[in-house]
Amino acid sequence: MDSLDDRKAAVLRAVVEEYIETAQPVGSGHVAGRPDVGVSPATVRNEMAALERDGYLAQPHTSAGRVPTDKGYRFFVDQLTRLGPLGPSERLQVKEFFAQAHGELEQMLHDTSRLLSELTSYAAVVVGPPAEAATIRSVQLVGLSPRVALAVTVLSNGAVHKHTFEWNEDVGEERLGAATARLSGVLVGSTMRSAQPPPPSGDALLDSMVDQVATALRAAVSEESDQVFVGGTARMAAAFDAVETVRSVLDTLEHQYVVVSLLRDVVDRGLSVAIGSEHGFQPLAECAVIVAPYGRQGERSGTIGVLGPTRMNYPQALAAVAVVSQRLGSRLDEG
Amino acid sequence: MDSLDDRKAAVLRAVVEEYIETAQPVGSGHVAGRPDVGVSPATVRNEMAALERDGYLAQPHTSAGRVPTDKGYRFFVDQLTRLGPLGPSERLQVKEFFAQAHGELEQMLHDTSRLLSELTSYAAVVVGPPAEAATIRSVQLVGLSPRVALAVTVLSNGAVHKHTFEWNEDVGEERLGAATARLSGVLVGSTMRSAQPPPPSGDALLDSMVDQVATALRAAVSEESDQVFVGGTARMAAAFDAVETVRSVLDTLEHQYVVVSLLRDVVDRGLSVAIGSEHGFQPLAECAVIVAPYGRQGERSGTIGVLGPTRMNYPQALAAVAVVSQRLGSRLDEG
DNA sequence: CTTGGCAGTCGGTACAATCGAGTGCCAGAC
DNA sequence: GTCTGGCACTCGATTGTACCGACTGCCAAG
Repeated sequence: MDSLDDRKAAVLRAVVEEYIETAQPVGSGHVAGRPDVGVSPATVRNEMAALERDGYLAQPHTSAGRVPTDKGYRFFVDQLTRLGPLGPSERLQVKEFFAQAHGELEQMLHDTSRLLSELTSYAAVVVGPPAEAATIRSVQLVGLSPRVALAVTVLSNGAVHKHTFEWNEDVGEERLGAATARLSGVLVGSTMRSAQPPPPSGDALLDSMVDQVATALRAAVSEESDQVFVGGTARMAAAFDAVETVRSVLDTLEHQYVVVSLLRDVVDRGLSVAIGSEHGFQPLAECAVIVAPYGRQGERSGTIGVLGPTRMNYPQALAAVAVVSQRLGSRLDEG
Repeated sequence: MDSLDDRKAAVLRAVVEEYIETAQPVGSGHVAGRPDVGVSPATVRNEMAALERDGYLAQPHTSAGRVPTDKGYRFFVDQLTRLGPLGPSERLQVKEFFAQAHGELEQMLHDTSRLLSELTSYAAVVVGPPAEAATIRSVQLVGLSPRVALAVTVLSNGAVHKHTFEWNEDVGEERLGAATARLSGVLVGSTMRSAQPPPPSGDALLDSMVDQVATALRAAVSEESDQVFVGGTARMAAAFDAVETVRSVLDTLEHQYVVVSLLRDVVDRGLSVAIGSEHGFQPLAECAVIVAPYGRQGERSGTIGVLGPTRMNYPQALAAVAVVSQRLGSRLDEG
């Protein structure tokens, strides 16, 4: 099933590589012309017919060349692609990027998405670390108006969460201070998920405030979707020729929640590449995604990915994703 | 110069409206067929020839109909467009949106950009309120590791700023607390711009910490660009037929800084519409932007805008922008 | 000043012929 | 048996031609 004799594999590789480069159906003549396939066009034709029977290739119409199917791409990335190194200029670009990367996590992740899209010429997605894992470093209630306050939570990974609260009566500065103290006592050091309100104090309003905030924090973890940074969407305009495809892909990229769950789904299935129908998401049927987790100290913190047409340059994109995820991880370890 | 006799105006209006609807060059026959132009095609031809001489219309090629120029659109929006009311369904959509809008400012602005893009079928931009105007409500230094701390600043408008700082020696919790106290004393109540460090304390490290943070906050106002939310980029794919145009527009929209300065520039010139070459930004030469400031208590806090092809539906888009900016402003006043 | 008429322009479409890239199959060579 | 050259065939793309139709500009008559 997933094994092909050497010559079939060589033909398939040739078709995929040629098609990735030219975006044109490739015929037996072109394949036979390649140095690594030392046979005549006629023989290639026979092999191609067999590959088509087995579902690796397809023909747009009679008298046209062959085009790889999703299955064909799958075999290509699984069996025919060694994770090549990046080109020298790309390598330099990555190096310089991480050498001068600094500042806030968000800013860096945002810039990373741009880097990745420049390296691959496709759209890139960077998903930030989830909040659940981090512990709370600080909780503070800041009054904005007599009845409105902002709860600012600082997590150990440097992320800051904020939530506004409104009450029906004026709460006063001293109550805010007391609530801050009580919340700090209980929450600092624990994770958002395990946030539990402290025991009652006797002051009903104060207790209700503390309870609201603690509850909201717990809810925030499940509700609040992870931060997502998408870069290089403009490149999708050139990647497909059908306007409708472009529109639907861009539309999908705007719905960050969808993108995140797609990536998560692929990662959970242990894949690093999902091609066309494999991810089962109709609007992106003509797309392939390459994902990789990144993390500090060996554990996963987030995911990066690139999204391109199924005929994307897999070797290059795989290399770029691998390098960036690895460098990003070690960059996070540092500071 | 900017005045046209009634019949020329009617012809121009007809051409613009027809072209907006059909995207096809419009000929004398179509114009003459409209009820508000009671003359024969021949007369219309004469008028159109005059309008072309004066630069309001252009001909893609001989034997084709006429197309409005930027100047033609300009006259149309200035003289021929009354700010009509929104359609009932749009009106309802806006009403429902603001009725259920809640939560964080960022979230609301983000959703507003989506609303505006749905109302107009073009891309929408929402620029958040600038930080300079707001006063500081709270400053807090939170230690993340022995040498790294996060300065969290809460502004009176509910915005939260964060900046990481790293020192060469361990600072310790008590110094962070002292620094927080000193900073709070000086900064709370003032604006970011006027942030000034307090007098020296005698502790060199502490003073340097305080100084760094105060300086950084002052710098943040000028450096940190305003928050921008862009929605409906996918709609640009359908708005232009040239792929290259789509790519360049999307590319521009990804560079938020460029978008913000474009909007700001238009607003500063007192315009509400900039058509094609008027904004002088080459990559968007085929685009028109409609902008409107929104604000609480009468003063400006931010800007909203829509970006579409020069042949956009101006009456509808103008109405949508006007309504949304007004509703958004009053929504901010409430909470 | 308006209008109907008319000659002229020119892009878009429809159609046929042709071209060429590619295929499948088969018979012969190695 | 496997490979290969040859051949007939298919079918999309290109080219050329003719034509149609939607325009315009101009002019002379109302």
